[in-house]
Formats: sequence, C-alpha cells, structure tokens
Amino acid sequence: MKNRNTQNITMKDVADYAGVSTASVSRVLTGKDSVTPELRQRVENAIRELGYRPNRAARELRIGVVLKIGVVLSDIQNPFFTSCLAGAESILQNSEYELLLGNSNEKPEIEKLHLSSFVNEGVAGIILAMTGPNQDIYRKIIELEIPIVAIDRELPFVSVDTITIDNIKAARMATEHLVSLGHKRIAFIGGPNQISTSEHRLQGYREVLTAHDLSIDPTLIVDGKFQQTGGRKAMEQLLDLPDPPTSVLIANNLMTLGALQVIHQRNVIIPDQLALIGFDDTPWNIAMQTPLTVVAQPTYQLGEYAAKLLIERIKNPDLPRQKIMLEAELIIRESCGFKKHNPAV
Amino acid sequence: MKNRNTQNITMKDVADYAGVSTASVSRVLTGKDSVTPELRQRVENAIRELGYRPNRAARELRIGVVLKIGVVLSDIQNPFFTSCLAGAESILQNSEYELLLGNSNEKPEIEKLHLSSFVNEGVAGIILAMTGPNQDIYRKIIELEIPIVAIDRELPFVSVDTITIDNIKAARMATEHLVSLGHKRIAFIGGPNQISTSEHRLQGYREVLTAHDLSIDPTLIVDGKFQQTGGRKAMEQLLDLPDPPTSVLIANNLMTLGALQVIHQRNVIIPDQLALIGFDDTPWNIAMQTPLTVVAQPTYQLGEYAAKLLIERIKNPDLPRQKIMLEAELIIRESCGFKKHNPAV
DNA sequence: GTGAAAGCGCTAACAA
DNA sequence: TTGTTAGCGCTTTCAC
Repeated sequence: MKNRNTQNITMKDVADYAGVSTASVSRVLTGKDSVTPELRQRVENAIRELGYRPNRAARELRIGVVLKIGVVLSDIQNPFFTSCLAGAESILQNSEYELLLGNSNEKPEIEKLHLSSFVNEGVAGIILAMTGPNQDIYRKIIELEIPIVAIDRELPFVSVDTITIDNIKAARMATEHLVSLGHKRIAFIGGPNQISTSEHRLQGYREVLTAHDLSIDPTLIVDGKFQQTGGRKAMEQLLDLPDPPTSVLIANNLMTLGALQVIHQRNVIIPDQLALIGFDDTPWNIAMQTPLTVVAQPTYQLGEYAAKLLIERIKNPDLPRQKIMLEAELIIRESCGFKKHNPAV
Repeated sequence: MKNRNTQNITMKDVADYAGVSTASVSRVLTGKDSVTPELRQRVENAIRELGYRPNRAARELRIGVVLKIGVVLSDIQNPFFTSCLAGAESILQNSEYELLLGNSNEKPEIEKLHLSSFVNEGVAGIILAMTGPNQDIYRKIIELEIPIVAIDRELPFVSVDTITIDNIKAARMATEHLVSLGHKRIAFIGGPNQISTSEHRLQGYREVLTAHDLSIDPTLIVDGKFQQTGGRKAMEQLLDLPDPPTSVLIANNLMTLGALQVIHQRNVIIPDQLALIGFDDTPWNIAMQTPLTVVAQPTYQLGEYAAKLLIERIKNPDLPRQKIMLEAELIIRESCGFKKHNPAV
C-alpha cells in the first residue's frame, strides 16, 4: 500500500508505525549503534511501507555538518574543466556529499562570490580551479579550516592540497618531440604568467631548448591568455614575423582553436609549413583535416582524484598536505608530420 | 575587531551582542517584518562585528523548504549542455537557490538515481535534460508536485514545463538552404527516435524535401545515435552508397565531428564534393579548414530560461504549464559552398 | 539493546 | 515594533 504524500512522513511516524522509539529508527538508519535484527527488520519495513525519506536539513542541523562539496570552476564551458567536473561528479555521486556548482567564468570577482557563499554556507569542502588571485578569501578558507583542493592551477601564496598535471614534463615531452623532428624555430603560445600551469609549461619548453643548445627567441614566445581570441592574435603575430617559426607548441585547447583559425585563413599547410602540438585530447582533434598531435591530460582522473582527496581530508584533517602530479601523455597524430592514413583504409 | 572562529556564531550571539531578541535579528535578516532603523542598525553592526553567517540547514528545517535546485544533464561533456548549464547557473547564482549537479552520462539508470536522490532530498525544483525514459520517476515527481522543467528534450508521456529549440523549424531552415543551393540528394544523420529532438529535426528535413517535390530516400537517413562514433559510422555508410549524397545535414555537434573524421580520411572535399550543415555553434566550427555552416541554438539562453521558469513555477505552482520554443539561427559559413576569405585579409 | 528527552539554529505565532 | 516561546526533524547522551 503506497503512501500518497510522502512529503511529510517523519521519523516519528516511522517509529510509531514500527512501535519503537525515534532513537531506534535513527540507530537503524545511521547504523552506528547496534540493534537487534528483529527491531531492524520492523523499522525497515515501516520505512518502506510509509515511503519515509530522511530530512537532510534536520540531520545536518543536528550533527552540525554540511554534507555538501562546492566546486568552483574557472570555465564551465571548457572541455578541460567539464571533464574534471565529470570525474569529480562520478566520485561524489557515490558519497554522502552533494555537488554544489559554481562557475567563475574566468572572472576573479565571481570566483570570490562563489567561494564566499560556500564558506558562509559552511560546506564540508571545496574543489577549486582558480581563476583570479583572491588571496584574502583563500586565506580565510584556510583559517576556517575548510578543506580545499586546488585542481589544475596551484593557489598562489597559500599552501593547500593540490592536484595538477606535471606541466613541466608535459611541455618537455612536446618540445622534445618537435626538436627530434628537426625543428629549430619552435614557438610557444602560452597563458597568463600568474597562473602556475602556464609558467610550468613555458619552463618545460625553455628547458628542452636550452638542453639542445637551441637559442630562446623571445619573439617566439607569446601570450594567448588561454583564450581562443588570444590564440588567434598570437598566431597572427607569429606568422607576421620576418622569420616565422617552423613549429609551435600551444598551451591549451581554446588557443589552439584560435591559432588554427588563422592558419587556415592564411592557407598555411600543417604540418608541411608549420608543425603544431596542442594541449588536451578534445573530441575535435581527430576531426580536423590534419588530426592534431597533442599533450593529453588525464582530466577525468584529475577530477576523480580531487574528489577522493577532498573526502579523505574531510575525514582526516590532520593528513599531511599533498601535492599530487598526474602524468600527461603525448598523442602523436599528424600535425607534426606523421604520415596520413591511406585513404583507402 | 575580527572574530576568529566564525564557525559557531549563532543568531543568539548576535541578539545578545546587539541587546535584542533573536526574533528581531531574524526580522532584520528576512526583511519581511518591519523594524526600526535604529534596531536594524544595531543588528547589522553586530552581524558584521561577529562575522555571523546564518545556518542554512536550520533555516530550511524551520521553513520546511529546501533551497536547492537539482540539474540533471544527459552529458556534462557535451558543449551543448555545458552551455545550457552555464546559462542556468548564471541565473541561479543570483537567486536564493543552490545548484546541485548530476550527470547521467547518457545512462538512464544513472539519471534515475540522480532524480530519486533529488526527490528524496526534497529539492525545490529540477531541471532535466532527459536521457532515458524513466516514466515511473517522472510520474512520481509530478505526483509529488516537485516543479520540473525539461530542457532540450521533451519528456515522453508526461506533461511538464518544457523549453526547447524549435527543432522542426531549425531543420527546415537548414534543409531549405541546401535545397536553395541546388542539392537534390540531401542526407540526414539523426539521433535515436525516442528523443523528441531527433524526431523533430527529421520531421523538418522531410517537410522541406516534400515541399520541394524531392523524393525522400530512406538510405539517405541514418541514425548516428547523437554520438561521435555514431556519426562516423553513419558517414561511412553514406559514402559507401552507390549513389552518395551531395550534401548532408547532421543533427548534433558530436556526430558532426565523427562525420568530419571520415570525410577527411577519405579525402572528400567540403563543400565541393559534399556540402555539410551541422548543429550547434561550437568553438571549433570556425577553426576547421572549411569553417562549418551550422544551425546555432541559443543554448545559453535555453539554460537561463529554464532556471527562470523554474523559479517562477516554484513561487507560483498554479501557473499554466508552459512549452517555450526558442528560435535557432542558421549561420552560413563555408561548408556549403560560400566563398572562402581572401587569404590576404 | 532500547527509550525518554534535550537541543542543534532558526522562524513565526502570539503577547505585550 | 519588539520579545517570548514553541517546534521544525533529527541525533545523541543518559537512564534503564
């Protein structure tokens, strides 16, 4: 016999129906204290029959803990972050925590707004892909001892659990590949220098050039601001150089798209006239006329790890702080000169 | 003088500090009842000085309302949905509701899990991009009178607020464009027929062909399952036809990517050998060697409208049910034969 | 092992 | 206008 308005069934109702106290119902539900199998059975029946659904607010109020995790992303429309988000969501889905989402849209003020509201709410933890340096609020979070894990980008001036890609190594691999192909004029389109990700990628690039006694030409290093338009402008600038590069490493997926746009407009042939390596293994890479060689980042796992680590940290605040680095992988396709598939295949 | 552990400041503390009752503090906070400016001032000071942050759980428990909105998306990694999500988030950001995210990942069972948990939680409302037909739970939601708005895809067999694109018209526009360019063999790569979106797009396509006395060739209509692999297979199938089409309309962005993959592998020239129209104005469309002509859907607004409508409905449950259709727009670029930019520009 | 009862922080009747 | 107070649904002592 199904109940109609399951809305207002409380623990009291269940207790009455089962002929026990609310304390016993609670015990069955939380499973912490022991109860006789017989009582458990009766309670479970009552719960089913009445269609009882526990009230989360009451529970949170009573135990003094907010069972929510706030995720603040710098750009919810970038496949990199949505993949992270999907990873984190998959973990949270099977936890007792809910996923509260905030999109800062690359605007530091909005990031601040979201973080403040999460802090005010008293969320159990925060996953943050930083946008702008909001030192004050980062500090506040740490001071209040709200567990936080930074993904992809390290937080400046504060020390928190961090999960990133080994960006130095990633850039090294890519640059190394270009060098091994004989390139001497290798350009680099990077992001804002305050962001650890871009700094590290640039560093990896420089290291390899230096290691191979290749000169580092500052005109070949340009900031694309991690955005599509920026990538476009950067590539224009490079192509306008009196002595343009023979290859380019582009530090994120959106900039790569922007760069590709001008490459096609100017009928530059990839890889013959320009070899190209991008970042992120996005769905469109293989759909390009010349499939893109890229540094693939384990984005989904990045999100998974972040969620797992956060949950661990919530449970055990005294855990030593962790900096986890995930390895990227170079996926070689055709944009650096690899042979194109036989059309007949 | 800043307070350290702002964690445990309650309304009682504020009341004491300001020398008023908790009721007065509550009045100042909710702003419903009137209070003298002088009292308000004192309370606001106290709140600031003590760093008071209201306890959401207590509030929700007391008022018997859950200030959360659950968003269940069928694919959190598809730019179409993330754009919707961004739109919804932008509205919710300025509301009293939090955004709870669930990703069904195109799996009906997971969609069901998320919906159940949102229902059990008693969320104030739900935004759903349907994946699988979970009739039972849709019915339950309606029965429990939890406001729900369906986006992009209509829910089968139940009647709820719905916000979609005018898919019939969108497909008509695209097909019309192809016909006007002189195409007679126009192929269509669509999605699963249980989903309203694919049905309507197919319908629009057929209507135009019929209107122009063009025969509808069933071998030219193939199901790409709305996925990249599906798009690939579909395009292979079309290209393998003894009399392949001269143009193709592809009903979503992922399938377009898949199709492009085989088009490039087989060195088919766009638009000379095959004209192509896709759906969704994604960031990569303009980065293709031949920029893609597409039906651009107002995805961000779709999300915005959904959130707005949902909030409206929560406030006023007796509102008549609404089916809102947003207009799509044909963005003509080069994949149908438009002249490519002068490289010098 | 089980029940009675207190109380988490807040809002809304009701009084004053 | 303001204060007093009950109680939202739950968990957790504290008795038994």
